[in-house]
Amino acid sequence: MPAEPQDAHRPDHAPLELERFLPYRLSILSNTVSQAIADDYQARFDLSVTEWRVMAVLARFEGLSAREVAERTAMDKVAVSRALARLVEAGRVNRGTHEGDKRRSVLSLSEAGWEVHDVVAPMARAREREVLAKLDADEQAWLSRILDKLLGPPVPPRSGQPQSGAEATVA
Amino acid sequence: MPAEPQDAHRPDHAPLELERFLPYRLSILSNTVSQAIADDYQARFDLSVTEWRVMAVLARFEGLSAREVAERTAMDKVAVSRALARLVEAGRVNRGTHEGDKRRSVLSLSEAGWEVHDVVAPMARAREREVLAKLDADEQAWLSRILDKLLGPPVPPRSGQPQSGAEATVA
DNA sequence: GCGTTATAGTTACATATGAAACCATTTGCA
DNA sequence: TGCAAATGGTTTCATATGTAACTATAACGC
Repeated sequence: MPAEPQDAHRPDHAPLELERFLPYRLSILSNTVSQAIADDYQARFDLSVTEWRVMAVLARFEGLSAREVAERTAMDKVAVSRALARLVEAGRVNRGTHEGDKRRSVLSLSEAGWEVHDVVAPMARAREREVLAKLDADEQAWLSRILDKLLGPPVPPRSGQPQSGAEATVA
Repeated sequence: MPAEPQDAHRPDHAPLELERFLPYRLSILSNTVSQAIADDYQARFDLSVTEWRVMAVLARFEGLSAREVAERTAMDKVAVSRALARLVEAGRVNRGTHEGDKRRSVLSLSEAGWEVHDVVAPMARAREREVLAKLDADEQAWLSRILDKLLGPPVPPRSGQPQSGAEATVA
């Protein structure tokens, strides 16, 4: 028999109820969902989540630089650099050099990359549908709206200055 | 000027729109929120997220075993073991041995542990409030309801058998 | 009782991740 | 021009995390 809550016992300590705590619940949900999808392709294509995200972005926007990929995936540039190294190595991404700025790379999916993409993207979408199927139409609409709000402007700073640094995580 | 979407270009490939993709959005949101909270205590108390979660559970349920902590935090037992090693080392958690079952440990917060808890818990709650403040009352209610549904039964299997293995991630 | 199997917890190894240092190139501007 | 500062990208190092193997104890079947 599991121990019982001590709330009453130590009213002065006001412990968190983890299972009702928003950040905790989000974390569990996010991990569960992402893991379910990753399980579909990870072993099959030897593809990590970060690599897949890079591919997904390059599928929509050809010719991006690594930095632009980082912005659009909300990953930091080190993670992107590593993912790209593996993807290029595996022949899934073509990497050229920007004319006029030799620092920048110019990235796109290769044929092999597209083949992987065209298998993984539908699987990912199917998983998303599975998750959403647990909700009715109303709930789906609210969820979308809520996420828009929560993900929107990082946090309205007291006054007007555009705050710096905060976008590093979300970008 | 950033490249433009290739959707029209390659209608056959149907790329994912990452920024509308539920798993992706959840991941960003979860990371952003958790990170904001962690920033509050990580450096200040040299406390990791997993350690904090263990502490939060022990604050509510005294005398749990490591396995029970793992269940309640949805972390795996290795992570819990490591977190506990550090917490005990730091004098924040007391670890005894269960009478009648010498395999089990009996865990509780020490005085020092409670002191940390009593600073961190209110900070965590305050951050949660900040996030929720972006939503109006309706939206907050829907969010709670939606999370309940999404986090509920892992996934209704076609028929009735209780499926095994799925709880490993959520527990 | 006694061997087999299950359970609590830790350790070892391999991989992933983040921060900071590091090149190379480009930009800003005196 | 020419040099300091900024930018794109990679590498290094330290830390985190997951899987599997391992130890110790307990439970089960006979």
